[in-house]
Amino acid sequence: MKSYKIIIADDHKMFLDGLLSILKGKPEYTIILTANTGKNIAKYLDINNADEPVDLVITDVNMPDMNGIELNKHIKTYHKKVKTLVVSMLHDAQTIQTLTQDQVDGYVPKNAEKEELLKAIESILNGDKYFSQSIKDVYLKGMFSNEQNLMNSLSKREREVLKLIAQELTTQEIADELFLSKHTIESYRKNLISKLEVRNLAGLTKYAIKMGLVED
Amino acid sequence: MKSYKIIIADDHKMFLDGLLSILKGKPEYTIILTANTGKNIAKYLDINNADEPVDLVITDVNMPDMNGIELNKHIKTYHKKVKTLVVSMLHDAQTIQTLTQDQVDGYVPKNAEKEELLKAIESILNGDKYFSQSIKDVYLKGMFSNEQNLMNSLSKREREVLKLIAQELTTQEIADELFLSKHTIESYRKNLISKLEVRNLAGLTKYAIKMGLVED
DNA sequence: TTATGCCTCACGGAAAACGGGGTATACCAC
DNA sequence: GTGGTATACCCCGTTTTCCGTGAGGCATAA
Repeated sequence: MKSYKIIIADDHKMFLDGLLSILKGKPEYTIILTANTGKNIAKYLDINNADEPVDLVITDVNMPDMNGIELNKHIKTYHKKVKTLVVSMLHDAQTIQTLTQDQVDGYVPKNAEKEELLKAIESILNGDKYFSQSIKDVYLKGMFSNEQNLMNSLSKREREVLKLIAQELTTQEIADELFLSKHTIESYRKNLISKLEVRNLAGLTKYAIKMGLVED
Repeated sequence: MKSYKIIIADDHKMFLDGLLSILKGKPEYTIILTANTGKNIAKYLDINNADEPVDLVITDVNMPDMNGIELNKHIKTYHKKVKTLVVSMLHDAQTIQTLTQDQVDGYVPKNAEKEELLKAIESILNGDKYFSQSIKDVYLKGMFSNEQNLMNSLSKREREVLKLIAQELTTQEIADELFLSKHTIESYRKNLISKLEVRNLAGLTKYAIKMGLVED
């Protein structure tokens, strides 16, 4: 009888225990490796996957060293036949979008029932994709949200200026930084305020933070 | 043989499974209830705790309806003999401080080894407190951080003005809102920029967000 | 080829922010 | 009762933001 080879990456030990206890009772699945960072998984695959192909990697998003997003990208670049399932508590549209663009095979939130997790694993090993309803909801909501649309309507230069504004630089300093005229930066600021429908610098700053252009 | 009565609250099903599988092998612990929100736990205790006292409640912080902070407060107010242990991935100093002020008995991060979790449970049931080293680190770092000190150095009025500034109101609008002179608000803004060691509105806005004075 | 969008720069004027003072009352603690 | 702090207010001068408008170059897509 064939048993699928599965690898799990999660830096939450207790969660790992939970996953293991769920999959322990299933002889059709063999956990061949667990790790608390993507780096070890990537290394393992680079060395061993050619000889002993892995069927599925289950991974968290937030991990030290190499997170789930990078791990997924690595796998889909260098080990295309290995399926990936993300299990995470994070639900921001940006992350989900990045993962789907990188050909992730599934995404299940950590608060899902174990039945759903098993269903996801089964589907993916069957060659299908599996995304929980809540993930699809977040994704769609994110894609059609004002913020995202507005963000996409900004040019690269505008984003750059916005970032520097939120970093507390004055117009003159931004101009120096980008080797542009002060007037140019003023134009960008104006356009940003107009495009993003905010009232002033405070609004721009909040927006930049929301979009993750600056920390805090 | 006495078996301690334990209740667990966590809205992450898989994590719950992990915890259960860890505690299943221990006959000295009996899980009498699990829930995905604090509300149910609080209700249960209000009704049954007098007849059948519970020894320990293990709870996550982030939960719908009633979170771990509120649950802990409820328990420590109305069921003082029930011990509480928080197990969460959240590590912000503010949360930890609130919990300790509310007499929580322990705090362990979710990425802890299960040995540490068992040690924490044992210590707490023994009447001791248990906080993981990483939690203590965050707490201390938070208490001695510039941000927290600066925040505490602000008066109520200053916080109020800061909040309105971050909400994109102009000086004049804030003055109208608080029935104060425009000059007064200008003074407050000046003092805030000086006290918080930022350069301009953008800095104030970022600070207000970091301190949770405004959403986003 | 026109059109569209982006990037760049500019002028002018009103409004607001910024920086550095100062005054005054009240309350609380030492 | 002196010092510290929170509160509230004021003046002045400079800088920056905010807002409208316009315009040239440049790439690319219709």
